[in-house]
Amino acid sequence: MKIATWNVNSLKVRLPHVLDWLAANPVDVLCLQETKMEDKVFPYSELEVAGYRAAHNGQKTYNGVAILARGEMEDVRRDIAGFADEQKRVLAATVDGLRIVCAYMPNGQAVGSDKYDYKLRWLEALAGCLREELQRWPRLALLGDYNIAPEDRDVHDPVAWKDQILCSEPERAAFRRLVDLGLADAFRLFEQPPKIYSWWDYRQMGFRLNRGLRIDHILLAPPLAAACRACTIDKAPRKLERPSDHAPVVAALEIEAA
DNA sequence: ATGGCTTGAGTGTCAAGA
Repeated sequence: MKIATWNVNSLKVRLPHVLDWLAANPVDVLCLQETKMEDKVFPYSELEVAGYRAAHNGQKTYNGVAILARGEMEDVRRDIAGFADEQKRVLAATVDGLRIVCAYMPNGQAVGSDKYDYKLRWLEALAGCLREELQRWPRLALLGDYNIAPEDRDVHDPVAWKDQILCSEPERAAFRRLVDLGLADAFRLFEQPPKIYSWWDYRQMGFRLNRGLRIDHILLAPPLAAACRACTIDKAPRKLERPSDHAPVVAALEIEAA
């Protein structure tokens, strides 16, 4: 089976891209971030026509996460247990025996800002919540927009980005704490070409010049990491008219969908 | 250059993203 994640930067604008992408890439699970809509206007019926059930944890204007799946979804949970947060950034569901956790991690704005503090607190709370989820569901995958480039090789210009937001050492340490829960970065399980990114700035021809960052990730618990056969980033949708600034990340698992 | 695009809000222009 295949599982994927994509920050769509407004599902209202990007729904045609999502439907086209699913038609060409019929993954079993697709996690979306930045839907930027309330649950009552979520396009359930359009996705159902495409063969996908959906769960959504949305809000107006900002944030919003969804899980699309061909199979049935059970034990749907919203947000981070025990962490008071008005921002809709987390959604989890069990699909085909896999625990899928979809996360839109805070951007942080600038190192040292209030939003940066929120980002670090949020990441700590997520790690605590995941520790418990992993005990109940060992077959867990954490997919989403992490807003963290884990290493310098995930950054087009590591010197310019050094200690900047998305690349600072406390953020990278928070990423490693997620890995230390036993999760593996699916992309790094394999030999990869250099200069592969998942996000490019809209400005200054960022995409054409491949000035990007790899900030969207799929982390896999041990049973899933052992079953992972490939992890790729699909740049094709980034080349379309009015694209999202993020590209989808896909992991192929040697597990039959139930 | 605290900018450069894009989106959503809402109708002039700003917040937020990364």
